[in-house]
Amino acid sequence: MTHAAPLSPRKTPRQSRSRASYEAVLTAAAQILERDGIAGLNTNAVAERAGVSVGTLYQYFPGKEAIAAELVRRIKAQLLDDLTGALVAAQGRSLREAAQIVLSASIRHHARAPELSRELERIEEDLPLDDEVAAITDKVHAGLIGLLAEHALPAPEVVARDLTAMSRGMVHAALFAGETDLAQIERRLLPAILGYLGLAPRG
Amino acid sequence: MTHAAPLSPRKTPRQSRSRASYEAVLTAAAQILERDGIAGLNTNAVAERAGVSVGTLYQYFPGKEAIAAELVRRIKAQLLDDLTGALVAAQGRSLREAAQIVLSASIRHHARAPELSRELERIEEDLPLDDEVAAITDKVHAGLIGLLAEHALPAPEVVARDLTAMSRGMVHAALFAGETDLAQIERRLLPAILGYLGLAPRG
DNA sequence: CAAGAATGTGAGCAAAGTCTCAGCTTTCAT
DNA sequence: ATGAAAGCTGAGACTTTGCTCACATTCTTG
Repeated sequence: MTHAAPLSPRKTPRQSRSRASYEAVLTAAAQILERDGIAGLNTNAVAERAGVSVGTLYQYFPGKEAIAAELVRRIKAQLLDDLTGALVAAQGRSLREAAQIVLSASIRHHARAPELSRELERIEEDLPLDDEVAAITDKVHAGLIGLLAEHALPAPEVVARDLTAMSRGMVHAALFAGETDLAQIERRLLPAILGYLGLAPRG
Repeated sequence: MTHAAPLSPRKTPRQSRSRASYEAVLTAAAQILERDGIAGLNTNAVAERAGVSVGTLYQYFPGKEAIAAELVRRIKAQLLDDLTGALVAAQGRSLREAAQIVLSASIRHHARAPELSRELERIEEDLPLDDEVAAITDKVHAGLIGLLAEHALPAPEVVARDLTAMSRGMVHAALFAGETDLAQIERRLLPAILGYLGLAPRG
């Protein structure tokens, strides 16, 4: 475990064969992360599962952190995408409606692959985050803050942080416990968010 | 990394010298966990920091998981203690007051050592939990459920899970962001909890 | 199709970590 | 005081993981 390995890929694959190897590595890593968590992630295991030699893996990634970082990058990008749609849809609506729309999108995002997204969030906290990832995270945050500011809420940064943390916690716990009815999770969480925002539950 | 190592200590220290070694190991492990997380926890580092040889460490713990397990056991026991006091104080009060009391105790608990408690919670999720720890966790949970049931809430298990997950998430995020004013965190979180419970924010 | 560029392979060395054991020191009990 | 029990030590055997490199294969291009 030599220290200070870079997080960005070494070389970009040019031919289709190598692009396939690259993707196979990422897919394998995602599966291992989902099954065994970060503890089970090592380059030998990833290469084997990807059906590729370690040498090939190292041609594109300087270490396992770089693989994880790329996965984080991708899921974050997807989150941004999901949320941007919701934020647009929330434009001009009441705060109550807007909250519901954004919450709904957020829950769907996490529900796509609960274990993996949870693990990637943990990794994101530990890993010294990549500039590119930080940029995406900032965009997501900025979108939320913009929505909140639009409704004249004080300290929108704190509110955004509180609400995302609360929601994440509860959604992950519910999914981990085996719940599959997303609408029901939303129905329980929304009143908490409205309560936080100082809005009465109905009307 | 041989598989399936037991989680309970090997031998109980009898003399005061060995009790000191035992505690030194746990203290060192806690410090390392707090600083570097589970990834930085290894038997060599723990022994060195504890000022003890690896041989001694292995006399009392079959592996690093066992050390972590003992730390989890202790913090859980402390949580039970903290919460039991709050639950007693909440007896007979209104649901609103009761929620405030329990929340306050919970926040204080986490604030004692945010990084460590966060890390230990993660470990608890990963580690196949010890029977003794499970028993403590059950007691904590049972206490909360009892309180909720007292106020005739439906599905108290789900409510207990939701509220603890929500609270944990927000409290950790706030502490991680550097907040130190616990009262302020409580002031933000309580309305969310009351909202969840279907209670109006004030009166 | 020849040659260079791109890609792939896996044995194997190095570093990090796990864990034991033979022998030494300290404490207890009588 | 002295034997037995408890405790401590750290070298080193062994395992796991990280990573490179010399060489083989496949692709692209003129």
